[in-house]
Order: sequence, then structure tokens, then C-alpha cells
Amino acid sequence: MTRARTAPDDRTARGTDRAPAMSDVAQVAGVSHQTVSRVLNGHPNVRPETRERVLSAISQLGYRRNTAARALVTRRTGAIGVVTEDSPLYGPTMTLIALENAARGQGVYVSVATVTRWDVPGVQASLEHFLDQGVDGVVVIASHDEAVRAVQDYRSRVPVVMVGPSELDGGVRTVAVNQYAGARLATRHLIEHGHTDIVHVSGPPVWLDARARARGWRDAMLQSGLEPGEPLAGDWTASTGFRIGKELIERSAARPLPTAVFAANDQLALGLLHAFAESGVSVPREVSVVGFDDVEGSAHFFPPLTTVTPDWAALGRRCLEQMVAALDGGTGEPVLVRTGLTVRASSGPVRR
Amino acid sequence: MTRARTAPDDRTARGTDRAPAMSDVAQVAGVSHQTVSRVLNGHPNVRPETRERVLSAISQLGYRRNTAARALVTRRTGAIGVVTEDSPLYGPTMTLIALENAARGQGVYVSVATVTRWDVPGVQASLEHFLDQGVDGVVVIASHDEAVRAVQDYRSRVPVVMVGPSELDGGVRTVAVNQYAGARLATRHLIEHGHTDIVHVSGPPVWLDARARARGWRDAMLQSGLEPGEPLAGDWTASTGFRIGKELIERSAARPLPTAVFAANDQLALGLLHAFAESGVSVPREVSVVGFDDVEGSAHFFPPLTTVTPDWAALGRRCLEQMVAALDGGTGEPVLVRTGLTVRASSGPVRR
DNA sequence: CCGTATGCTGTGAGCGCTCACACAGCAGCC
DNA sequence: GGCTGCTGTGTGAGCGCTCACAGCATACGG
Repeated sequence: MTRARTAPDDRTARGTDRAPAMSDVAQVAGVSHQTVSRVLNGHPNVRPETRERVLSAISQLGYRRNTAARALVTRRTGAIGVVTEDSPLYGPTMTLIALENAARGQGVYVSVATVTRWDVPGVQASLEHFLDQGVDGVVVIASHDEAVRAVQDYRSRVPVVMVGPSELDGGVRTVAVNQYAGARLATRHLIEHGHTDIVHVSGPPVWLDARARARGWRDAMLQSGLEPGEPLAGDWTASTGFRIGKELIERSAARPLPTAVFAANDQLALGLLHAFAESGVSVPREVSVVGFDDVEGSAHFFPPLTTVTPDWAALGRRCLEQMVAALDGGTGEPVLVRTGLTVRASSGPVRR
Repeated sequence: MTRARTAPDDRTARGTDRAPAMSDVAQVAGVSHQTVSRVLNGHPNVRPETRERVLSAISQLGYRRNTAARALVTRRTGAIGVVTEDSPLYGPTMTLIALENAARGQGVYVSVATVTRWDVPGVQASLEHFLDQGVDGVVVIASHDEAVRAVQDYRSRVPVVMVGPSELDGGVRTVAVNQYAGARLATRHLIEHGHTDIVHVSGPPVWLDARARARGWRDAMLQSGLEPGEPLAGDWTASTGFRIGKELIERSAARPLPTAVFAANDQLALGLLHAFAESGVSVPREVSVVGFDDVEGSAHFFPPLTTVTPDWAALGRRCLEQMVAALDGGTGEPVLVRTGLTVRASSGPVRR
């Protein structure tokens, strides 16, 4: 009685090891499988009494709809893929979390794939991975030049949303934090405190984020009639911030220390703070420091860090909205999410 | 010619909008669909020449096997679910990344769900979510008491692996960082530098991790004939570390500052460093501080933090191994992953 | 009293794949 | 020659669901 295969007229005598199917529910409720399907899909034309019988049969059997069978016929798996970086960068992690939360609220499953380097083969391998899985759409959390190129070059059957670039050609939808506005906010904050010599330590220039932040700083400077000079190119790490901080101090014999530094992210700012502290340069008395991201713990850096605070949760939510719109075949305007500034002890008025 | 439904004898005339199916490949290659399936599944009994024909038909058509159809008959989706916390804690994030990397290497898809609070309903909702999706197994990254209870109480059709607890009853497999050994390592490091008054700031006691770390500290103290006293109960945040640091300083009139503090994680340590710096207490001259996790940037805290360094990548890999073993129906011994100690400037010899 | 509309339910096909099995061809062996 | 075994391939059923459509009531207009 527990044969793996059963004759057609024997369907209800399926092995006890097998999960119940729609036909089992139908039998228990005394209706056809189609009626069960109608109840499950919220079809209106079902008598309330029938609906009740079906629902109670479902809970009695612990029935769970088989997604594979459903996906086979509807051609929708209800899953989306998210490509993100394989290092725990704060922004991408927060975005992923918010995106997942929003997705679960809509009954969308979220699959992840990480990428070690944002090169074309790496990104396209992730896209392939998801297409093999049969996702309905893919979200790529990256504002890296090559990632953008990889996505734009890739013709896929499913919609793609990029988180990072502020807008893109080629039918790729975008959602982004307003990096530019955030950087201007930070720079203006420093200018309002009387700073005129404000150095920018940028992220790696192949990142769109890094360039947008640098542009925001530059434009804020120019608009106040200040000479921005060249930003110091870094990456996103504290080690590089530390190295650049040390360099600024070393060369201060020739070129005096700036009165303020705007770092492209909090890790860079952390490294700068470390370098200044180690060399006895007082922050914010001698140098003000402002970061970007508001990472966990930045309120307890030494001193607590003034930093630009993106609304990551909003980014994740808007991203899912874009994806849902794309799945429904709608058009999508690029979305920009606002940023705030959290002022802490690392920035203050000029004191020279 | 592009009707949605086609007659059986008309299968090859499917609409151009539809992805190619195995039968299309079969037609192009001049074989049966079954032979295509054999090639795809690496079945040995296929003539090399036939295999070549099939492979070239596959690449010519851009064929991709339909996972839904496959899952329907094999009862395996090839996907696993991962439940993790919806805040960007360092350890869980790193574990997820490593797990995903390992999974992709094995052709396993990784679906994620986050949990806001580790209570029974929350955890079980995530498990339900994954069972609805039809995953082959679930990994729960949590060493929280209630999460453990939720998982143990939940009778699921699929294997569950917990990352965090060092071992568990009820058929739940476990993979964990050796918290206990890491905490002993950190404590012994301090003892070897001559410290005798070593305070422990613990994580929230409902976390198994927190208790294991506290036990490691306690045992190391006792084995050296030192009196551990009661640990100070914190949570995992820098704010709490800051508060506790301030309290230690305030009461130092009555009870002198300890010469060393072992914090249950790096965030707590960061808060402690902040409190000490703000009050002019020199680290490590007056107090040594050791953390746990080796988070991004801990090398640039002020001063750079001595901390226990778990091998997160190994944790993720071992976790997937456990899952694969479970899927194959094998038995599984609890796995413990080793920890190291990264010594930096925040700890040093006693100077009193 | 018939024809049409409307609410509720059932029937059957088919999504694209894998599994079990059939079967042809060829070798080797009494 | 006939039996066995092996290799390579094809045939057909069925996984559990949704979709299109058929049916059978009851209602309502003429």
C-alpha cells in the first residue's frame, strides 16, 4: 500500500510518506481538485460553506501547495534573485535585509548570490545562476562600473533592477540612495561651521557611489566659492583611511593640515580618526571629520562620528516596488532615496 | 502559430516567446527527450557522438533546464533556506556569505528570510515560509534560547541545521564556533600578561554564545586560581559597552578599575574604549580591553582592538557540509569551528 | 414555457521533466 | 542456434498544479 507509484484509480491510497496533494484535500472535502484550487487562489465563485469544508480539510491534512507544480504551469516561481558583494559592507547588507522584509510581506521568495569581484564574468555567472534557478527577476546591489556594464550587456528573459546607479539606459531599472545630495549635505555642514579647507577622501573611482559623493562635495565647495582641489582616492577600508590620515600629517610641514576631512564612508573615517588620535591631532579641535553610511558603532568611534545617514530600509522597500512593477510589466522611473546627516562630536567649528 | 496551447503533434511549433524545452533540444539533435535528459544528468550510457550532438543543440537553442518541472518529479528543489537576524550583526552576515559561497559551489540555491525577534512565532513563521517555498532544508543562524526552542518544537519534513548551539537534542544538527575555547584563549592571554582583576562584559544571557563565552572566561580564571566574580550583563551593542564603561569608572572610587576587561563582542569593546577615552583612562596602560568577533575596522579602533577571531568562512562551509549530509540522510556529529586570537594594541602587561 | 444569464462545480489536458521499462543490436559462450 | 549480458536508445506514464471549457443548477425576462 505504500508503493511509490500508484495506479490512477488508487490515488488516494498514496504512501503516508508523501505530502498530501490537492486531490487528497479534494477527497476529504468531498469536492473536486479544481474547487480546492479556487479556494486557494481566492476565486470568488465558491459557496462559503464549500470554502469552509475545503479550508478545514486543508488544515486537517496539513496541506501545503506544491510550488514546483504551480511554477510549472504558471511560469512564475515567485522568487527573485539578489546579487550582492561577498564582503559585509554595511549598505548592501542593510539593503538586502530591507528588501527581504518587503519581499516576504508580498509573498516573494528571495534567493541570494554573492560576487567576489565585480567583473563582467563574475556578475554574469551570478545572473546565469539565477536564470538556471528560474527566478522571476534579479536585483543587483552594486554601483560598480563593471557590474553596470555586465548587467547592461546581458540580455535576460527576466527583469533586472540595479541598486546603486541613479539611472541607466537599456531598460535596466534603478534604485539608489541620493549620494550626491548626501555629500553636499555633509560638505555644507562643514562650510557652515566656517571650514574652507575641506579635503575629500573618496572611495574607489570605479564605484559610481564614490564618484557621486565626490561630485556632491565638489559642487558644494564651488557653490560657496571655495576651491575643492583634487580628492584623495581611497577604497572603502579603514586601513586606507589610516594611511591617508598619516600622509596628511606627514606632509603638514609643507602643506598645513586641512581643517576638515569629508570621508566617502565610515570605514575611511574610522581609519582617519585612528591616524589623528595616534599622532595627537585633536578631532574636532584641529580637524573635523565627517563620514558616510552611519554604520553600527559609529556613535562610539573616538570621537563619535558625524556622518551621512541613508535610509537603507527605504532603499530596500523601493527596490522591491521597482521589481514588482517590472514583473507586472509596468514602466519604472528611476528612484532616489533621501539621506540625512547625523551630527556627532567629530565635527565642529574651525578653531584656528 | 503562436497559440499558447499546441496539439501534441505540433509541439515543435511552440511560440517563439516560450523558452525551449527538452523536446525542442531532442528534435534539433535528432534524439529522444530521454537521451537529452541522460546527457544533462551525466548518465554514462550515451555514445560520445550523440552527447556532442545534444550539447551543441543545447547551446544552439540556449536551452536551460526547467527547475520547476525537475523539482516536481524529483521532489528536490535544490534550494535551502537560511534564517538569520534582520540586523547586520557581523558573525551571522559572514556566516551567510560563506554558506552561500559553499552552496553555489555545489549547485545549491540559497533563499533567505530574516527574523526581527528570536521568539517562537517569529522563527516558526520563517520555517513555514521556507516550507511553503519547498526548500530541501533549512539553516537557522541563531544561538538564542528561544530560537532553539522554536526549532526543536517544530516538526518539519525537511532537515534543519542550527548555526550557533554546540549541540542539540531532537535530531537537529549543529555547527558552531568554539566560543568557549575562544573566550578561554582571550582570558588566558590577559592572565599571561599578569592581569588578575579581569572583568567580563557579557552578551545577553538568553544567547548561548554569550553564556559559552562567559563560561570560557570563568573557567580560565578559576584554572589560574583567580576569582572571576559576576560578569556584567550587556547586550551586543556599543551603547551598552559605553554605559558599562562609564559605570566602571564612576564606581572606581569604591572599587578600583579592573586592570582588564574581556568584552563578549567587538561592539561592546568599542563602547568601552569610547568610555575610557572620554574619561581619560588610558588603554592599555590603565586597562586592557579584549573583544570577540574581529569585525571590520577593529584594527582601527582607538586603540586597535585585541580580539578573538572566529573562522567564519569555515563555519559557513561546515554548515553546508552538515546540510548536504542531512539531505543525503546521513548522520551528523556536531561541528565545532576553531577560533584564533588577534593581538593588537588594546591589551598589554599590567602597569600598576 | 422557453431562452438566456449567472453562480457554482467538475472534467480533462498539459506544463517539462524523470523514472521504469521495453527493445534493438551486438558480443560472448556453451 | 539459442541463451545470457551489456550498451545505447526510445516510449509512456505521471509528478501536482492551473487553465479552458463543459455542465448543471437556479434566476429572470419575455
